[in-house]
Amino acid sequence: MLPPLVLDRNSPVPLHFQVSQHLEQVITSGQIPPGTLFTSEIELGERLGVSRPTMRRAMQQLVDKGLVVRRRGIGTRVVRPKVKRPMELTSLFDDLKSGGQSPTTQVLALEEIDSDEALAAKLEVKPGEPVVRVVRLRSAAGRPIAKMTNYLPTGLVDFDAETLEEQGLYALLRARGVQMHMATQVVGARQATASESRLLDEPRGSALLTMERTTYDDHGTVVEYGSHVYAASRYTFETSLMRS
Amino acid sequence: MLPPLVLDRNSPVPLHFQVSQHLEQVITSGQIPPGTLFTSEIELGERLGVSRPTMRRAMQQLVDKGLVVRRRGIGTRVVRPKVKRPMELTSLFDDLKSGGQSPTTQVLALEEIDSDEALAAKLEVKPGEPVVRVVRLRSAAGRPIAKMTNYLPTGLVDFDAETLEEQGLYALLRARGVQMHMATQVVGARQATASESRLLDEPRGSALLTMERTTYDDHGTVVEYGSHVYAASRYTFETSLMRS
DNA sequence: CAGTGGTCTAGACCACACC
DNA sequence: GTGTGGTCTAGACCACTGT
Repeated sequence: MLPPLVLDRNSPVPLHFQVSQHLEQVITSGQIPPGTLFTSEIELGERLGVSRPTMRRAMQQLVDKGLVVRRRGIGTRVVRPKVKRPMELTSLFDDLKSGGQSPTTQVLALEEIDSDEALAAKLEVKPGEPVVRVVRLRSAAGRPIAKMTNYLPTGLVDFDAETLEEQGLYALLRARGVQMHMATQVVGARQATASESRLLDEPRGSALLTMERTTYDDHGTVVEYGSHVYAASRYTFETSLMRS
Repeated sequence: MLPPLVLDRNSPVPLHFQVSQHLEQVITSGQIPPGTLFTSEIELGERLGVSRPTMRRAMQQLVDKGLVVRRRGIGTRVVRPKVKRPMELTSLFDDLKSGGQSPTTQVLALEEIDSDEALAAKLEVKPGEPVVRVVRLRSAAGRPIAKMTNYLPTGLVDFDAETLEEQGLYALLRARGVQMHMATQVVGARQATASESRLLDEPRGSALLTMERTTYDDHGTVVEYGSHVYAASRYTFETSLMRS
């Protein structure tokens, strides 16, 4: 029923993760169709050569990803995939890229400025402290789709506009070892101003999606604050929510 | 350092949950300020009289809620609370209510209709099958804030308009034993139509936030499909995202 | 070095669903 | 009953951090 799996017990990758990765691949590749009842975790653990707690941990990760449901007395069942992935801790650049589109970026500004009171509060730095301001125009399929304004602590920025046009801000931060861990977002809407209409190639007064996001690393330090506007006629946010 | 906790080992509530609930209460009440280093999980477990795996499980739940961060070799540290709650599996009614506002609801329609092809696909029923359509106007602080259109399988609806104006759709479903487990949402924006402007007491052409949501129970069955519009000048969605 | 959290194991008892 | 997942325990080894 299940393709064999060879575990590498000397790998730094935890066993439970190796197991769940394997099962996830098996499920998403369609080798086990939705509705199928899994072999019990006990037998599965024996077959793979891991203990029951380890097996359970792997299973729990599949539950968290919405790939299976478990019911006491019944078993573990593969569900039809319903989860939409986006609006995670990824950037618009990543979203478009993995969506098959070809995003391009134009850096409109990349400069150091002195933070005013409001901005300093957002970034949790001292008022007046210099921060970096980045303004970018993101396009997909040849049309502008979003104007993105980001503010970052000066220490995190050591790239130039050219690099930024190729890689996406989040990818660059990650490559520099920044571990983004959490973000809070506020999504709203408003009408486009005249300049926004021109920039995004939209009719005057058309609706824009707005998003403000503050991103933190795993110490709780602010990594970035962004204020973005999207052409609502061509972009939406998709999310999945799971009960706790 | 920690207030004492008496565990009820005969309670159906799992020990790990009793522990994590207690610790969460201690943290959110401010008895342990942000930045504090916790006692080690071993000593904490001994003190509370639970095994280390149980203690770890309780701790992990605090991590999942973004209340603490754990670092190997260092310890467990309380972080400043950053998580915003809403946009979970709750309804606008619940959101407003817990936000201290006093929401009111006006039921504009509550009727059984025959589903067309598109709607049947959304609800995963046979085309032509009757479904229930609910249209409501939600107000807060005396002003309209959202027009909400929902479609549900006929079997789930046994309430009347009056009940619906008092309780909120999600609360009613929950009270009837429906276990909502997952939802997928698409958030967008567009300009208000003439009738929407009138209904929501907004200027013509103003921006609306739109949200389409499909909710599933834990079997993966569709519970509800909703298409809502919000007056963007008075409502936003707030979310927290955590790196898996 | 000592202390922390991260991983893994072996075994036990329980609640629940189905036969 | 039998088999499932849910909970809990006791103990072990490891990787990492600070001194």
